[in-house]
Amino acid sequence: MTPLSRSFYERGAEELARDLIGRTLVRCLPDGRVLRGRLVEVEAYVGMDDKACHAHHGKTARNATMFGPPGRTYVYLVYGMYHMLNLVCAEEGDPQAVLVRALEPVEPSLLGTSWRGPGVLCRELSIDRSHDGLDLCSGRGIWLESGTPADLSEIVATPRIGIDYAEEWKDAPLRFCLRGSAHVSGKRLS
DNA sequence: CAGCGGATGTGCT
DNA sequence: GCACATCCGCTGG
Repeated sequence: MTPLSRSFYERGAEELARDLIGRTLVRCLPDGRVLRGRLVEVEAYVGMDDKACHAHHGKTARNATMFGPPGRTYVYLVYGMYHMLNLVCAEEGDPQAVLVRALEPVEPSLLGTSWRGPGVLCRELSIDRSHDGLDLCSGRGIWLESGTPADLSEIVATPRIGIDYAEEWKDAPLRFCLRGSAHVSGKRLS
């Protein structure tokens, strides 16, 4: 399989987020092992106007990759101990990204392992700040493969997690989950 | 199930 | 200096 191309990421975060559900995220570890997960939960951060988006307060050293070209990772540390994996999208200068919140392990050998929750997921896939700005189209380290996109009827939209400070953006339905998946974080959605 | 503390980078003062 | 952060596992009721 080959990585999805740059053009896949050249659109707004909300549209991309919906299209990500069901696709495959690939993590190639330094030791050569390859981990694959099906995206079952993501959140869209839609740019400067979005009060939950890190870019809302402008460009800083931490969020700089959000302002760069699409098709790269944006990885940051939160609460002093968890890394978050985001996929930068839209056009350069328009800081939009999709947070990867949960994956369903694909490899049979990984039966029983859980990649529920953005912090746990990065820990289990050995993703940290050193991966910030990594090119998702290079086929090295982290990339996406086509997989089988979920049918629209299989996607549930809810408010995003952990952004109570975001005022009128707090309740925007920008979190997308695979309906009924046991691998989504939090309680099961019907 | 609500509440809470851990551990620290980040950005503003 | 300091308040806060796209979290999560554990505690007690």
